[in-house]
Amino acid sequence: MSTDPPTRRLRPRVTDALVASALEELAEIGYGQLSMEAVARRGRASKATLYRRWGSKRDMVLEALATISPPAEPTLPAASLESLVRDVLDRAAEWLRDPLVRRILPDLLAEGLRDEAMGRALTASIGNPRRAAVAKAIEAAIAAGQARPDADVELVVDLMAAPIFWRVTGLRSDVDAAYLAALTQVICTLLAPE
Amino acid sequence: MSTDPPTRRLRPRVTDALVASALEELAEIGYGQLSMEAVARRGRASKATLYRRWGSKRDMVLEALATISPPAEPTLPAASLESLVRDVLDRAAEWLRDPLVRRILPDLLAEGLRDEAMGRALTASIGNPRRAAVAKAIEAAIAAGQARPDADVELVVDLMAAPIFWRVTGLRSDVDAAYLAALTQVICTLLAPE
DNA sequence: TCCAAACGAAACGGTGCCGTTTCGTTAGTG
DNA sequence: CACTAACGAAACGGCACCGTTTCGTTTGGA
Repeated sequence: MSTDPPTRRLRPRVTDALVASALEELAEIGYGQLSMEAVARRGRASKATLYRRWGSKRDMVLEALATISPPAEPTLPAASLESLVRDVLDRAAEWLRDPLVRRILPDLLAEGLRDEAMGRALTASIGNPRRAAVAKAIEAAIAAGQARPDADVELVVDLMAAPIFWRVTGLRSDVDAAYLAALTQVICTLLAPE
Repeated sequence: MSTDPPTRRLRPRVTDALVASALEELAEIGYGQLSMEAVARRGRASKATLYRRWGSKRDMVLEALATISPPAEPTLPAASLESLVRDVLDRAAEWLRDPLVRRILPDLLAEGLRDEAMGRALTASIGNPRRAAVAKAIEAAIAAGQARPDADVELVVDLMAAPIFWRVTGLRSDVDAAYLAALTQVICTLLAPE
């Protein structure tokens, strides 16, 4: 077998333009109002070109999802517990500061509460990787003696994601350095040995 | 002045049915896909009846919003800091367990990130009242000597809302008693004097 | 340079919603 | 019991999007 499907040669530049177009439309009007017409128009493509790639709006968005996934940089061993926690929080805040992510993610999560497939896709492509990375970092800190071994990792992971997400989504306010510093202190208090 | 506008006599039973209809539609298909036609159909009313009450979808939803606002029961003075915190968390969890609230609130919050007026309405009718009630309870605890006076009230309020909202919206999982107990402990640790 | 396939543009019939209007019926007030 | 306004049903023209098809053009690999 030389190629996987019957030798598709869909042009990557066109695909990229359409994915970008879909993300911009998503950010502006949301998943519910998103139309294939508008994505094609914005990407200067025909609808035929769009449907050559994806059979439905959901398929298209699921693929576009990968573009706004959090950067999965492996967490380096940190000098201190505090710097590790602060690093994780900084990256989460930076990710959610992206105007595209900020508007798209809450919308798709809401959609995920209605559409089971969307929900599973979100968990698989965003939730699980991020959660695993943070949990791994905490466990590494425990192994290094920087954090108490009986820490409730599950809860700590939540505390490192929820307040930032909440401020952005629920309060529509920024997450500034002072807030991140205070949150860092709270989490370090929970994790600190003794 | 006997009446406020030129003596409207819109029938309350019809209005109630339409508000309920709007909430059900919202929960099922979301704000973006919500159509006035479907709300009228579901409420066994004509569109004329709908437009006699609200000039637009947004107006209608903003009024329906009041129906899913959190119960604003005045917080009673609690026997202990722990029981106060647990009480607040329990009520938040109970509110978000309502299937209607659970599906509608995240959707409208996402809409609020796109639509300034919607965002302000959400803050005014849900965010501010709840936030104020919780902050007041904490300050009462401080006054009673149950909590340290230098507590970061703003941050604590976030910690009492964000993780619950996050688990429901981001993880689509339940918030059980064990989780609420653990979260209560964390918050009490932060608030406890000394 | 040649050629096949991917492309953009445009149109297809179909559907659903928009916001408004008409009209005969129903129900609550006085 | 009589009156009046709100009511439900239905239809209006208009519009946007659906998913598909046709067709002439562009593009990139052989």
